[in-house]
Amino acid sequence: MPRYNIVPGAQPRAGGSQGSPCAACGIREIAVCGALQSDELHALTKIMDGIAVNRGGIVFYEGDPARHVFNVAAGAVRLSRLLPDGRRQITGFLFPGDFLGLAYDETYTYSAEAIERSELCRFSRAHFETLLDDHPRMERRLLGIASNELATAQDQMVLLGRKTAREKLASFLITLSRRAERRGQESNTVHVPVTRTDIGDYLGLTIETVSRTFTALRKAKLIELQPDHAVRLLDIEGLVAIAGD
Amino acid sequence: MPRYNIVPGAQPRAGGSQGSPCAACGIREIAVCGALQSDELHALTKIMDGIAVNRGGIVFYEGDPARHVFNVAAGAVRLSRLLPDGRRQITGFLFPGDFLGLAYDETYTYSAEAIERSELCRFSRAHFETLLDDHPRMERRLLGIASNELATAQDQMVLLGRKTAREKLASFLITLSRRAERRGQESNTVHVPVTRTDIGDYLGLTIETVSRTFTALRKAKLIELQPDHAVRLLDIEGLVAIAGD
DNA sequence: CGGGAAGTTGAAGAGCGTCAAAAGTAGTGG
DNA sequence: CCACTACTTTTGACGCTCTTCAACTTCCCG
Repeated sequence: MPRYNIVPGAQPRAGGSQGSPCAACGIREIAVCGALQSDELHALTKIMDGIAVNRGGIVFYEGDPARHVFNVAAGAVRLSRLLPDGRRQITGFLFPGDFLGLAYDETYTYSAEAIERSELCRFSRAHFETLLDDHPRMERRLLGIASNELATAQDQMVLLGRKTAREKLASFLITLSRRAERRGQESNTVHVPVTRTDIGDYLGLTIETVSRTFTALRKAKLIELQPDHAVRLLDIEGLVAIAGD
Repeated sequence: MPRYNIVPGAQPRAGGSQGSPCAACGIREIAVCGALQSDELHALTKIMDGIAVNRGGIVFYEGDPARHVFNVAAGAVRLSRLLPDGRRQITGFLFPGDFLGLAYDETYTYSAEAIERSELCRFSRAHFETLLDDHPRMERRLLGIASNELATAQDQMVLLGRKTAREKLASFLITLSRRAERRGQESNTVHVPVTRTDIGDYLGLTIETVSRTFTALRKAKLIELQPDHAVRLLDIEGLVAIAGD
């Protein structure tokens, strides 16, 4: 399978010209890499290479041999699975610091695509596993990340199985706001780098319902739609109340 | 918070009177414990105790401090989360060999209840983490289990977000059949130790819709409803085709 | 500035939920 | 052993939310 728009060899977030690029990485602390001390970073750098993926580009497809794991350094990535007839479920959106590619099987069970120009740190799985052997703290951290993702996945199951369209959209906006906050960004205005189609496929709705629900929230003065996919949260408490947890 | 129906000190699946009970455990191979060699089992046994939970009994509640991890030895356990107004989403059913209690937070983010009399191996989290420190193979195995659960969670998101009632129920039956097979049981007749309410809360449906859909599958000669919550799968291929993946 | 993609809005319909009642099943005690 | 009770399941009628289909508008990007 061809991979478009991948630019290998790029050094994501390359810092100064000397030393490990990881040393200057602004999101290291919140990523797996934060488990390593500064003087251990060379081990990480040695097995890493940076790739850049343009908007719409594929990182990997569902079914591809799972040869790499990744860390998002910049941009945004969506994970999705397809049903045979083309129905799609987006299982997550990844932002800088997020880890990508945990797979038990020999192949990926989902696809990963860049929804805006993104940079990723790439590690071969084999090398990465060796790294884990030598750095138990890193492995423990990864287990924590996986546990965290499991909790997030359960949140999403509650949302998909038991929430109304209105509740789904409110939850989505609140979650984006909290994640932006955690990355140190402003949380009153969320930047949603995502089309209505993607939101629908993430929340288990059609684009029309997403659009109508946005309108409803706007008319209820809970949000304000701004240019360039930005949404201003006018009444966070109200949204939280609707979201339901 | 009181815990009802827990019988501590019971030795689950106790084998012979000599040596570690784990040595005789029939499901060790498919559980985390399979990562240990026979001569390492004493380390496991030392920090373990067995508990029995009656039908309907609570293993832990959402929000409880996450002090233990568990392994299901016998019976069946359901994991669930509640919305403030009482709507419930079941996030999984666990059977013998399944691991339980991975938590990134200090508290559990979901509840675990026995849906039939069950026996569990219980480990304090602190001791278990020490065990992981000393047995990297075990930690690797746990990472594999977590990855696996993540993939299962994604399956469930596809189901909840994008499948019809008919597809959901067919998927559910097929999954139960495959899991029974993996545990070495017969797979043509699945034993569903679960009420319609639980099935509904797992598939994101009401009990009425579950019931109607069972009837529809029965009339289509795909299944046969038998006494004692058993379901005979008359046409597995047909069910797989409906399930959609 | 033009063309195509993305988003909005409307009308109609389907699938599933809700409410209600009946039928089946299991557990309990005389 | 059977009657009694409580729970689970089934089935029916109706309604609502979300989807579908369609037309129109707005937003981008070259």
